[in-house]
Amino acid sequence: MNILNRSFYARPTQDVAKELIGKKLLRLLGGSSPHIVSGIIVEAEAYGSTDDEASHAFNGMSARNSMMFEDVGRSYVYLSYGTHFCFNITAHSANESAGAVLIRAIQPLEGLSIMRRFRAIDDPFLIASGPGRLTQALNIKKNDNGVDVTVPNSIIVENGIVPPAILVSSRIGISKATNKQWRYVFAHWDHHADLPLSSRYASRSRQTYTAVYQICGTNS
DNA sequence: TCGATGATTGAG
DNA sequence: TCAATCATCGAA
Repeated sequence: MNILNRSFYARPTQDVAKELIGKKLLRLLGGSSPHIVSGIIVEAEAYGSTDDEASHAFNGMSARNSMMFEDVGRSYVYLSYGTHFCFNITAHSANESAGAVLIRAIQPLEGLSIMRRFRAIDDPFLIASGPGRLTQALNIKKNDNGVDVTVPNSIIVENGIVPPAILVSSRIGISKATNKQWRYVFAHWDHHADLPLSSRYASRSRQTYTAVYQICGTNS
């Protein structure tokens, strides 16, 4: 197997969020004959410790956010707006007390028909292009909180592909700490226009991109 | 206890 | 543009 090990998550949360772009998120459903549902992570956001006003960890540990203070490499699932679950993976460096990466979107890879059933929609671009859509497509609920994603489990993260480029912007749907540029989006490189194109499987947003990491695009 | 508040989505 | 919807959390 090529599951990402715990040390991958034991680094600054922003670094982990950025490097999760292109990795493969797997969901194992069922018991005796489990179905595999998976996708490439195309959008993620970093949420920091007690110094990040937008983070659930800002006011210290509570019943809801306790996973953010536990070992890194575990799932942190919570209910948002009373209707949608959001899926995070805990990650922070040794000198931080908490942190997590919100997985906002994946490009469907395996088990598309299963995801379509959970989502009750056909359009692949709408299957998991948003944190609430993603958890619905993967059937991740509150009881999936605390899963260790670094060992064979119902949720794991494996090596995937190297993104041609990664776009950076401020985080979506927050009112505090909007200056932090901690949202990362998988991007292709348009060689004709010499521009990065954000993945169509990422959530549609009007955030302006403030930086581009070009991984292996060719300059002319 | 009680009221305010979202790391959102889908319909109109 | 806007309502739906409810667990969580801090204040009372």
